[in-house]
Amino acid sequence: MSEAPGPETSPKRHFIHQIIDEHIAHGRWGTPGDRSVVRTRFPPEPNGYLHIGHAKSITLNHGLAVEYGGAFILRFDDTNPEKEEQEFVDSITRDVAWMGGAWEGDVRFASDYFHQMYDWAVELIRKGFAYVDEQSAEQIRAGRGTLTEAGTDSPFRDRPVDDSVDLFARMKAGEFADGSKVLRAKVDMASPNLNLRDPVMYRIVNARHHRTGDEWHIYPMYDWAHGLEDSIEGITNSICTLEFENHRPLYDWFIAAINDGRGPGSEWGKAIHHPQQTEFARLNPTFVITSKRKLKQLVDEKHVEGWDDPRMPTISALRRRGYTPEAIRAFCTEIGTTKFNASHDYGLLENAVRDDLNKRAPRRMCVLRPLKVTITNWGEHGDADRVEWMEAVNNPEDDAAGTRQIPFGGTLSIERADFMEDAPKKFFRLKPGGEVRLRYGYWITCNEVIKDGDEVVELRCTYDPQTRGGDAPPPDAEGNVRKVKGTIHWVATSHAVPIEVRLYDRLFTAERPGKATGNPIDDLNPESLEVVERALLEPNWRTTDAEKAVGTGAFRDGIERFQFERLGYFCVDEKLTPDQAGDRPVFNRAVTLKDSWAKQAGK
RNA sequence: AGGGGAUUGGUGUAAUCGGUAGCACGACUGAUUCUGGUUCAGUUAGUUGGGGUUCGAGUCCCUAAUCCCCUGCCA
Repeated sequence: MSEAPGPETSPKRHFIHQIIDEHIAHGRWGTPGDRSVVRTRFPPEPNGYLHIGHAKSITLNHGLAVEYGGAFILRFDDTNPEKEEQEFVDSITRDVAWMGGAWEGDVRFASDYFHQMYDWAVELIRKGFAYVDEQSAEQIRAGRGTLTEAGTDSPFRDRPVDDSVDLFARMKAGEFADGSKVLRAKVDMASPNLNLRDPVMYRIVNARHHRTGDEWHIYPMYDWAHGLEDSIEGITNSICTLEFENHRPLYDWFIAAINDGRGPGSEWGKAIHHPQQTEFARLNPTFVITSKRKLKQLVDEKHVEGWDDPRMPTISALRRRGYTPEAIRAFCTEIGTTKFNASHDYGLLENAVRDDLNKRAPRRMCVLRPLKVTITNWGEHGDADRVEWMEAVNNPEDDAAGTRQIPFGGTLSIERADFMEDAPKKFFRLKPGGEVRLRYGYWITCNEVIKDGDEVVELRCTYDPQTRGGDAPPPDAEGNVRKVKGTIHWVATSHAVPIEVRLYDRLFTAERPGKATGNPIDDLNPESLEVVERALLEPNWRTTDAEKAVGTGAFRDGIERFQFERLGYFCVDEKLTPDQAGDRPVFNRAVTLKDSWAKQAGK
């Protein structure tokens, strides 16, 4: 279980708020004005991994419950034994908790309600609202008609009630083969809404269920089961995606059918709770696919390393990637809740991640592609082998995060990309004859470029002892202050820790993967992963107690995340980082920093 | 003989009873900066089309267009 969400999910009023506000004002669920009656749920089917689209649903449903002071429930809609597995129950439970979707009480399962659903189904048969149909699946399909033509009644539609009750009981007892009979609701075969043309309520499936085992031989269909699950749990607002809009009349019909004839003194008992179904548009990010089938193809064909490969849009992948649940929720809130089939700029998610991590991630210095820098005058101002410890700010956004010590010596490593032999005018970093600040270190001037063929292999530089800590030197006799335009990151080679860094980029190069050819594989980004096997990280990189104490670096999921200065946000990969000392930890790049130089250089 | 839903700058999203079309992201300027980050200031750009009602329409009426969903014993 996790804590309540932070202010990032603070309400942004949308149409569902308005619906709920009205219900509360009119007292639809109880005393007018009582906001705490609001109950929502997240009802995943345990047949796969959760993805970013589900995050929107979790954020919405959980957020509403929190905002109104009501309750949020996690319920598995496990009505199909052939597709569902315990493994998915476990991963989904973990993901919802990680997302901050704290639920009330125990996790619920639709399968726990099977007996109650069965009793209600018998009640519907007795009331003349349902019948056992012995037609084949093909016959039922043919009898349903088409979009423009009415369907035809099943020959079993008007069979005696007792026949249906008896057959239904025997279906339940396991007397019949899969597919040989179904229980159908008697609604309207001529309805323009196909969902109302005598929908199937139960089918025979002689399969082992991951929770109920061999107890059942019949399983309820979504339309029959879902509203009942909501009703049993006292859900007030059953929120789902747009494609279920056409199902709402059926959702309401089933509950109305159960309530038909119920009331004070009725043989059937009291009326049952009738939730309000409301539909919203699903999340639709650019550069992402969420189709379960296509994601599976990526895994099966080894285009990615698994369901939690940090390039995948699954929650478990985003977690490994270093995204925070707070950022994901902020994104889901930011894009709003409407009925419009929108397209959501993936950059907005990346931005939410930057936004969150800029405030919270401790800073460290890491050199991805080292270039050797020798300080030629290091021995002129003290012992040539000495190491000076410099003070570096842990998080400029949060002074309370404190500082740390980083070593500086005569041999350093800087980023290859921070040096250019033939630099354009606006290149502010190191170039022959140029001066640059080593952040929290000294100012250095490049005097000599050592090359092996075309490759630059070493820079020989002098440092200015008056710039210790990176500060500007004192003004000269005329009062002029020397300035330097660029500041770059670095590590002392002797003390640096070698690490493996995985630079992830978007999995697809097309905004709508597969749009051009029909196959998303064609739009795969060949550069979505670059493994840097030996990057160099400053030695005292572990999150400090001071950082944890003030919130910076204290991520409640326990994942260590950092900003590697000037590079981006990274996290320790829990899965690939070995426990044994001596092996290189693996860091994943969540997202780069914004880079206005790259933008300008690309022009 | 179909039914249901939707349409506001490049993107997303607001606008109480019909009364100044606002916010965020992006893009572009500039300032600040020991991260080409952050922050700050500014610029850019919109009511799907056509009619109508009205002093006044994103909002009401008529009409057209476009997009999404629906013919599983999946959810």
